Amino acid sequence: MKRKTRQGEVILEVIRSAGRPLTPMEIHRRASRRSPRIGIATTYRHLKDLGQSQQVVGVDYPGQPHRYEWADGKDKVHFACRACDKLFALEDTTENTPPAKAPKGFEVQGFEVMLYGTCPECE
Amino acid sequence: MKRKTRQGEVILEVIRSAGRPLTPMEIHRRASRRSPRIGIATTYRHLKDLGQSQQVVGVDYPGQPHRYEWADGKDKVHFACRACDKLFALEDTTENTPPAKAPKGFEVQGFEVMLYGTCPECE
DNA sequence: ATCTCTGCAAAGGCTTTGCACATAG
DNA sequence: CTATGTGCAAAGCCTTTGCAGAGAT
Repeated sequence: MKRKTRQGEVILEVIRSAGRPLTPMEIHRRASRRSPRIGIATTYRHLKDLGQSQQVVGVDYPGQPHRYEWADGKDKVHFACRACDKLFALEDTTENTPPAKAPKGFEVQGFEVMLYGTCPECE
Repeated sequence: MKRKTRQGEVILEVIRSAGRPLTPMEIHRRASRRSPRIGIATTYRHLKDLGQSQQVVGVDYPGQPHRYEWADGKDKVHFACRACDKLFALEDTTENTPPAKAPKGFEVQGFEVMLYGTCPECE
């Protein structure tokens, strides 16, 4: 994506302002409000592109659809609610210290933490 | 799955002895050696069932296919190699202490850690 | 004017489901 | 014998791709 287009701007803005990881459908739905005839394929194309340029990262939790969020380098910790299946981005209190050691020979470049349980709304 | 069948036994044994998370295809391929005419649908049916009975857990890493592993309650830490896309189960050195805090109102029931980087073979 | 991006629809890959037969209990 | 489990193929998602036209530079 070398050119600046309305669709690209809208998709980026949707992800950037979401505050939590969104599914492609959620992104597409939100983007549609600001750019009505946008296609789902365009959404996927931008997601792929934004992923490759490190602006967006994927967040997966088993049994749930893929999600994507803005990559500001801070969202390494997430919370998955097992009741409502929502995903939340939590403040990172790990101070960039990998919470586990890898055996010799493994070069650790980064890490992610997923907490799971019940969110305030489902409490 | 209330009945004991050859296929069920084989699938369970494949997962239990794998030592690392496997994709449905890998599981099916390995199971086929011991039970040649086993269908992929049977593999999926057992995976679903074993997941619901907590004997098997899913492990996801963005951009890679879903994987499943034996749930012995110890494999909370994994390593994803970005070069060869393999997933490894690491020894858990977290001592069951969640590596991050959740805000008030979130009830943490468990957690998982994913380290990523380069594995010994791809070093 | 040129080359990229978009929308649409078709194609692909992975997972689930329907159904008749096999098989455990 | 009866109900569950299996294999096969079809159906269902979600995601990617091909193509002609729209749009950015």
